[in-house]
Amino acid sequence: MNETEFVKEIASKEEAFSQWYIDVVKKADLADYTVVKGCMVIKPYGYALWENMQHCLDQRIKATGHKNAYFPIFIPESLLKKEAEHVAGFAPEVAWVTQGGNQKLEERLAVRPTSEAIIGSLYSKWIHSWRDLPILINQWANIVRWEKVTRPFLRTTEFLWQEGHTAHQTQQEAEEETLKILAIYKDYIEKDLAIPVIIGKKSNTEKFAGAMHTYTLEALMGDGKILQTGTSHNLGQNFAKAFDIRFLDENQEEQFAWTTSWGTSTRLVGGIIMVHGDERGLKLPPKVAPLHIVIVPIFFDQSKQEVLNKAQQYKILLSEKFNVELDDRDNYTPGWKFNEWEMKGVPVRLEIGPRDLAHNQVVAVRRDKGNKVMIAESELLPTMERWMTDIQNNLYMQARSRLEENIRFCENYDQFKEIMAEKRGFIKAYWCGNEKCEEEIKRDTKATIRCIPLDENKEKGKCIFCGAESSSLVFFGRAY
RNA sequence: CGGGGUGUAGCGCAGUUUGGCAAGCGCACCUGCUUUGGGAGCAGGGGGUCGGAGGUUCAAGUCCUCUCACCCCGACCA
Repeated sequence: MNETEFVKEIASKEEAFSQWYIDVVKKADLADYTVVKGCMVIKPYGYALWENMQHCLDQRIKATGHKNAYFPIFIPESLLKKEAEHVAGFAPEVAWVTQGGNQKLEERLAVRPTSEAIIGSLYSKWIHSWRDLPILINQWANIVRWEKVTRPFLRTTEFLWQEGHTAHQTQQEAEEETLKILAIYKDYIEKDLAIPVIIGKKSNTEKFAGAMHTYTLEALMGDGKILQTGTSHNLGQNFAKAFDIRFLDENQEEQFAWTTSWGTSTRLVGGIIMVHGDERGLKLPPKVAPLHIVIVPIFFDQSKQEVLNKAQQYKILLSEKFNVELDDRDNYTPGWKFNEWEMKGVPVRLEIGPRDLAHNQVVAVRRDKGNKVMIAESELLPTMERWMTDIQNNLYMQARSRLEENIRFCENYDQFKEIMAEKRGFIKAYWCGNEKCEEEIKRDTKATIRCIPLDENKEKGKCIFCGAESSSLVFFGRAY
């Protein structure tokens, strides 16, 4: 059978990537548009995926001593304004509440675009002594940013995320926290979402508004563009000074606290789609897939009940370890179901019909491979356990080879432009550190500095734009 | 926010150029029978007032004005 004939409802990934993306979101039943501009509804299947993602990350956050809390969605304008660089950065995309009921508000309230301000104001109340530190809080919340161009999951007016906010006694502790979170994010995104990332530091122009510096995780998408999958900010004492977060240290001296903040969002769902998806639709890593196994019974008149009974037995057996669905709908043919579950990215499909019954076996198909394999009934559970691990690894390895193939070292600006125009991906090139060069490159190629690697580069080279000598070898790419 | 495009049944579209008397097609949906190992077949059936508002006209899906939404390409951002 012709590969492209499997699913006709999804645009070609090769030819129309953004349409393909939208189609997958809708056909896999992850989300839908609503009457509110830029606001999507996350449908049960998509939300189950998000819940699994939340769970994976939440465990890691808690295991490192952080606690969850919830802060208000409304932030008085006066608070938001306290950190100048911060408010300047967010002002263009803040939604304001100016009226409550029939009454105009004395002071307008921002619908949180991020919570540094409100949390900072409370930390100021809560922190008095070095004994109060560190304070390690995370919140799962919705965020509103008035975006001009929106796309499901990747950029929506309202989105869901987690944001961690911590305060520490020393600069070093805050820096350790920032890096610890970066490592947690990397572990989570690579191990659970099977998305390989490049980590590093943001350039000054790309860092978080108000931060001292920002660490980031950057991932390659199926169209060669780069998605920022998470950030971890060392806020220095900027916010502590703006929000008056002070404490008395062991020497009875008054100090400003050192704070951090860090976040990942529902945007990662978009990342999963764009990294793992193929012409047939979604492909979900088992660790976060809402459904691990779907069983499709093959009905014929005489054997129908027998097949169904067996399928139910398998479901019970496999449910010990996995989320399993038995698709016993009568009004769809097996072929139709195969396509639907493939679109939805379920890692493994089992087919069971009269022939299998006779041989005590099932037909099994991995979403990442596609070929049919016979498995003896007695081997089913252990095989599935092995497969899930394999699929998880395979998705990661495939994504990693694509990433590696798409990191190109470049020393010649014309070649740089050519690569960005044709292949995209990451370009590793020397940069002198001058914002002018960064800006010019962006204007010419739409590529920005995605990150500056953390490991010290000893070799010197020439800035890709101006030719000045530099030891800073950075990653460029076109970002989402 | 600039340039382009699209809004007609749940989805995908035709019809709009040249206004005209019954608003159509495919898929989906409902009923029945036959089917079911890669999106089943036949027969019958239900559903839209043409994105919204205003206007022109004997008559508007079709012409005019305004407006909204979505998509694509840019500028701005997680």
